[in-house]
Amino acid sequence: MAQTKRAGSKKERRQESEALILKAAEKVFAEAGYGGATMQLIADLAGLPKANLHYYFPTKEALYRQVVEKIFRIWLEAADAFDEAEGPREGLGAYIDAKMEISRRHPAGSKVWAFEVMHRAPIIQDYLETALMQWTKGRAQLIQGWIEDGLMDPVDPQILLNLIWATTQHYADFSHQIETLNGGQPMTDEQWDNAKTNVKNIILKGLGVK
Amino acid sequence: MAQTKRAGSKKERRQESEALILKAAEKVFAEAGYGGATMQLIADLAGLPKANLHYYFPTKEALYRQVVEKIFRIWLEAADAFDEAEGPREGLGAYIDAKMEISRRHPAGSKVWAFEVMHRAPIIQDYLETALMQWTKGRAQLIQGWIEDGLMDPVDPQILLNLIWATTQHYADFSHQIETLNGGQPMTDEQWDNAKTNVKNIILKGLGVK
DNA sequence: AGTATTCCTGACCGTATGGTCAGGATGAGA
DNA sequence: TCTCATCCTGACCATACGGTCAGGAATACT
Repeated sequence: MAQTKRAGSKKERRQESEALILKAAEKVFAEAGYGGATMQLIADLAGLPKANLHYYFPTKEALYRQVVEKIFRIWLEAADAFDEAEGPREGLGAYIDAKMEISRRHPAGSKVWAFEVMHRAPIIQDYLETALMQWTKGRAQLIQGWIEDGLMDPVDPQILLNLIWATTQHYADFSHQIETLNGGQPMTDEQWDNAKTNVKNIILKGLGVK
Repeated sequence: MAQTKRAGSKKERRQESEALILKAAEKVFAEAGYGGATMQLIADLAGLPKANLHYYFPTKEALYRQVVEKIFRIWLEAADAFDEAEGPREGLGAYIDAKMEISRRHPAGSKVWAFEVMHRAPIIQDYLETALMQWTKGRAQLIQGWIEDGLMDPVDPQILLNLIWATTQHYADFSHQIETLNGGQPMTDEQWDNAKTNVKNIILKGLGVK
């Protein structure tokens, strides 16, 4: 027998294990916060002994950091929607769509991000000050340009970004409240589409987008 | 000497101590989450020995519950803005103002609420299912009435409420991110007014409010 | 086949946490 | 003034947590 007992080489299994742990950690951190999460809970959810986590991730904080960094990457990737646009209707619309889709597919990640920021960002403060700041300044200029071209009403770009972030992330961060008010049922596909459309319409119309 | 050494009677001092502890607890729970908060931290911030906290509040959970209930009361009080209104411009406008003001004055409380909901509301799930549900249904009908009267565009009322909640609470829950992007400075009074006005204008215009 | 390297884990440890309690201090009531 | 209930706290637990480590198992390399 040339290769391994279980599927994959050692390197592959390492990646698999790390991904498994990260996924479990994301969920536990999202549900309990950093302080409330325990390595034992994460280990149980991942189906591994606790000591194994410490083999791949030396400390709880190192594991948490990787979880947060993963979210941040996804968060920024939604920016692509902005770049390829010619005007506010296309650009903002696509960005709202992308962010709603993130809330739908990565609710746990969004919650971890929210936790982190509420904690005054002890782990990723440097990201806020560099990557996020830079990204935000760039998009603010883009929006300012649209305003000056008369493509939308004059609005403080930062306030607009806050509004979009808040609204889209709310569907992930407060999913439990939304579910409760929805009769205890998770949102259906139609409800997601409906929310997406409504949110987009309200914001774009509210901005006087041409 | 007829009365006490320190100001106030015993009952008054009890109320003062409880208020002091609740205030400290709100801040610590907001900054660290339930799991990350410790009774010692709360005691230190309140300037009392830890054992004293347990005299007034038997357990950490009991203390937390009171903090959350306090927030919920403030949260619902903003509803008054809705009631006294004749139309959507006045009603929604006043509600947005009231909620922005809560975010400004009770940022810690808002964060605790967010934590609690993200934790799937282990403590106040019953409030969500009764008080919040009832309140929401009432306001949704009100909004539906405005729509039927042609005072605003047809929009799913629940989605509108989500949008308002998200946007206004964002300024409390993500205050650290906002501050960082604001050059590390807290929002000035003018910035608050500006945000309030912009948010209101975008939403009301987006709803096609007459 | 033989050896080096990586992977894995049960058992263990020091610390910090929520909570308890005995007993003293303080104020209220008669 | 005397008595009683309330208030307050230092010292003390039991538990649970993050993290360690010795040593065995599996795999890769030559």
